[in-house]
Amino acid sequence: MPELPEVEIVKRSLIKIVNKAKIVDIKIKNKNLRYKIPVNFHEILLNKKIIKISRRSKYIIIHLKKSILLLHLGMTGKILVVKKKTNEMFKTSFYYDLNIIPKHNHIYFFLNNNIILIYNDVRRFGFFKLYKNINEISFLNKLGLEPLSKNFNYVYFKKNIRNKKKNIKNLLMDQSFVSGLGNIYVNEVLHIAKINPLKVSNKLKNIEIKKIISAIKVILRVAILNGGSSIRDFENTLGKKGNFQQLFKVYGRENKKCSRISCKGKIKRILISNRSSFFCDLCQK
DNA sequence: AGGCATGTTACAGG
DNA sequence: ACCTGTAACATGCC
Repeated sequence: MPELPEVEIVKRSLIKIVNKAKIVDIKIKNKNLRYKIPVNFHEILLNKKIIKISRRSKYIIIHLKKSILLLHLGMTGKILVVKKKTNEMFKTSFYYDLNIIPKHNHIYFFLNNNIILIYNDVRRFGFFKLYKNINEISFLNKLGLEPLSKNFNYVYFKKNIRNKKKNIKNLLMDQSFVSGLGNIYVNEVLHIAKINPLKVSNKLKNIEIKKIISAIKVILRVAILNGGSSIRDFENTLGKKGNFQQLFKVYGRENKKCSRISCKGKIKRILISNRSSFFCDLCQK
């Protein structure tokens, strides 16, 4: 379930594990990901050192000497990390989804530090793409602001919703407005901010805008912190479930009582642009 | 059996 | 131009 926090966690894990390592071998089991793995994949990547790993929105940018490897995890992409000596395996992504099926291991990267990175993706919506340099990745510039950046603030929000008649849920899902939020976190954000997902964006009161921005920053930070700590647990105790899902206050809780203390409302599920939207019928007006 | 699922993209139509 | 809905991608779960 990779939205911004999960991708950030994967990125941080990768930095710890593989930064400065060199790719010494690659095995491709299945090149048919969302985009076909290019024929020059080996040629470009073999014997290249990983210099830096960064993130923009839900994209992981792996900087190599003279090239860039861009990774998107799609819906079900995972990076598995295997320590060659011990055969000990742990994931860098989502600890509550422990069903790793080897037949979905599509690409193996062998590094010169006895680590093997495995790209596993059940639905194959994720992808790798190669670029010569970061400026070549033009679509990254078309993405909206990072939600955790200082620029993503009241002034930006207010300025950009002036003529926006689309509902607030779709606005927050719009990656050209703010990039990195997905369906789950948008649901959670609107619940924290007590805003109905169908509320028209330019009808939002100033105080509501401030609540939304604050909710976005808080929940993303909490999710990153929580995921980060759970990853450490995971390395030691494969099979132990974390508590990340418990953080979800509305997502997937149709017909349950609103989790807000002192609210007697009930969680409703509706479709907005064909995506499941959960909200409390009492406190999210 | 059919509906649903975290993401992105293209296209059709209002 | 903006916005919404639909479908596509591939697989698994209930």
